[in-house]
Amino acid sequence: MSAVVQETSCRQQCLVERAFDIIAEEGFEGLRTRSVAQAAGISVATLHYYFPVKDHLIVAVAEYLSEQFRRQQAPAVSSVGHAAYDALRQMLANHLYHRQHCPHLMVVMQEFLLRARRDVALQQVLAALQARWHEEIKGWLQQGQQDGVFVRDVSADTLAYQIQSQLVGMSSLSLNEVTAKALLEALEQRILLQQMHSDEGEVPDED
Amino acid sequence: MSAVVQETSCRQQCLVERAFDIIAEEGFEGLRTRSVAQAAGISVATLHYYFPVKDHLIVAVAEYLSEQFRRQQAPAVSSVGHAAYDALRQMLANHLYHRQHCPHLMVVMQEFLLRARRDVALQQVLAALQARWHEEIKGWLQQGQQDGVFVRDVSADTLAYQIQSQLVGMSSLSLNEVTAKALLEALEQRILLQQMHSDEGEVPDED
Amino acid sequence: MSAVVQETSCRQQCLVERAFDIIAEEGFEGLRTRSVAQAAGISVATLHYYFPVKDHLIVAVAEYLSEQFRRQQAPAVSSVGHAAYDALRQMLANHLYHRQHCPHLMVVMQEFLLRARRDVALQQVLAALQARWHEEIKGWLQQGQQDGVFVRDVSADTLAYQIQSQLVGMSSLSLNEVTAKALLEALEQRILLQQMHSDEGEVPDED
Amino acid sequence: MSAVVQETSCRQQCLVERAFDIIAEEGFEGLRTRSVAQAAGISVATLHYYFPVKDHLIVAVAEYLSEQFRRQQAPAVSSVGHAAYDALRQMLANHLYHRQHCPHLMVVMQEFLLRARRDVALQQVLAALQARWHEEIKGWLQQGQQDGVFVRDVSADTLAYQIQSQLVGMSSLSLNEVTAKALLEALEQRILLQQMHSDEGEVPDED
DNA sequence: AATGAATGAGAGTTCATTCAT
DNA sequence: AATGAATGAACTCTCATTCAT
Repeated sequence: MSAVVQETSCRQQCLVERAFDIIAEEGFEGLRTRSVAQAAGISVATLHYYFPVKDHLIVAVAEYLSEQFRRQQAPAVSSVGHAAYDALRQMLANHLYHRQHCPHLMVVMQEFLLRARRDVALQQVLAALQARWHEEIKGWLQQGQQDGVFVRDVSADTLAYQIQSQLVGMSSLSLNEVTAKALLEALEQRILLQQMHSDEGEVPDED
Repeated sequence: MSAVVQETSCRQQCLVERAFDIIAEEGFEGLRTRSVAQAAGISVATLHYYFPVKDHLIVAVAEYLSEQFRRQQAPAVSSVGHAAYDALRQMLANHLYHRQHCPHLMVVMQEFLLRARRDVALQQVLAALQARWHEEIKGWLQQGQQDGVFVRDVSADTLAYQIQSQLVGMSSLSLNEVTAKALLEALEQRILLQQMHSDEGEVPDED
Repeated sequence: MSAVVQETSCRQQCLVERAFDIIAEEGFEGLRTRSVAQAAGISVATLHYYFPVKDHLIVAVAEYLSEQFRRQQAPAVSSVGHAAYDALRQMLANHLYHRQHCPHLMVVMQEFLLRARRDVALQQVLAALQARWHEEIKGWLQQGQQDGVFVRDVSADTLAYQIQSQLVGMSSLSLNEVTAKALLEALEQRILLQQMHSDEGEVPDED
Repeated sequence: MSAVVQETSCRQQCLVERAFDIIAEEGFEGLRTRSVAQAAGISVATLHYYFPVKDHLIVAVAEYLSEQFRRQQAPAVSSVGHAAYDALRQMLANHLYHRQHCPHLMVVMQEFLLRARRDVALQQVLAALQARWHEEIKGWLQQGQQDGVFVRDVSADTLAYQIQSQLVGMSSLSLNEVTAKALLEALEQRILLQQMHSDEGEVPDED
């Protein structure tokens, strides 16, 4: 990806982070090279030394975004004895963690998803990110289905997309914390086979 | 909402539609008063005659967007004999219809959802739209649950949010037609009680 | 002057007065045809029906201004038995009266004096006003000098200009009420012969 | 005032001077950032680089104006042996000099005096200038009165204001050169004690 | 007599980008 | 590696004026 510049300089990194922050708070509409430079404590001219055109900076932010999704992890969830299930639960936990500790992550992702429609360079970065994510989830689901842990009424592929769109949609809508948690739980249960959680009560009826 | 102005002039309407188109294609970043005016075949000055400031136009587009979601309907689905279930199926059909016939609708909605974070006027319009939508779905679900047609393992409220976020998320991710259809089917089945569709095959395994 | 339109319509008069008010408060910079029309309760288009171009309105305001200087009179001062002296005292009293009851008058005059530098039509109106004023004062002074009531160390012409520039200057500088009164008194005494007011104390030394 | 920025860049200075010229010729109404920039041989964008908003430029012009009044001096008048009297005569000579060599100075001052009514930043600059001027004149007058050179029938304070308003008024009215000279002479004599110029003729009667 | 609708020309301001240093 | 200075192009918004009705 950013194979050309193998070792991103400290300055570049800082610029990318500042740009990320500004996109998070003001969207692409509010992203000014001047503001980014100023936030990084350098001049605009210097910014353009590192990123000759604004779009390069934006692509760099997209890559930074991809990376953050990998790096920002919730504390490891307790194992339930099944690797794929554990992985899935960790992912949901991560989602909740992001909501609480780095809420910008999903917002910026949304910004990029929209922008990618008109920017081929971004499309590549984001498509790769999404594909990787999809394959990861699908892998877990297939494993779980083989092991008889997950429901088999839907294909792993469809189920993976379902999970993805659910998570992405949850951050578009501005749901409150409680609702979000309930949704994630419901999502988890929807994947598992009934017998695994027969101890569940009937209708929560929390409304 | 804009009920006060009962009869929006033709010019105003046209401007709003052109603005909608431009947002759909180029995002808010690409929304220029000049382009909108030009697309409507009038001068910028005239645009400002109708919408003194750009933001007014944007709010008008938001209202237009709200309205479109109501207006743009897929052909009525065949009834299965239960009003709430029919309503739900119609909604999912509409979603599919939107994907095919007015794909801009969801894109523009996403644009507005992001922008609403920084624009109070938009927040009101969109929050109202979402709340109305939520209540509508929840109503159907409650009815269906009472009638023993829908699953009762999750509250109608949570389930409604699940559906909403699923639909919204589906349009963020650029899923292909086939996948989208599969997701909507899976969504429908997830809501129904098991016995109602015991004739379903096991694992589609379409991957 | 405004000989063409012999009988200024009520509407026209109203527009002129509103324009005057706006110039008084916001200067020529702030004079917008729209604001004038709005203040008069009519549309811009109608304003342009009466005054095809903005400059016509401005000239009309200049004439209104001229007229106001004549109309706005302080209550008659007590006579001291000499017509010219009385007239002069009345003029000074008027100046004070204007300061208190129609402070806009001088401000607008200043606006017009500056604008007249670039507008020939205004030049004519204002030059006529000033000339008339000058002749009036000079007439009184000459009479007074002949009658031995006024000082004769300066020509009536010069003295008249002196009075005029003093009065005009006083309204440019933003003097407070007390200072203004003191200046006007000093001005009066400067014109009279010493013997007429030998009863005056020596040095006021009010500083 | 603008003492903080000790070394105003050449470009800034040039812009201020061009703005001054334009105000002199076309008033504030005619002051366009584009024209100023063009007159200075640079682009509008560059102008805004130095003066982010037009008002900053205007304040800078006000400061330039203040400074010019100090800088532009007539050749030193011949001394009459009394410092305060000499200073006063120098000031009157300066006024005449301004009329002839930089007639814009007073015009621009009038423009600013009017504008200051609506612009607090200008008010400060101009009020400071006027106050300084007033104190200066008053100081001379007090000295002269103490030394028995100047009339004492009016307080130094009032007399100073009288001189100021006279000078300001003279430039509002468009007096010709001869009249102006006569007024200044009359003003000088009005201040001096009678005995000092007993050699004066009676009535010039130049009308 | 009156106006809603429309507009050309132009205003101040912004911004990514360039370049000499 | 870094920047102050400079700019073209474009932005939103304003305003006197016109014209069909």
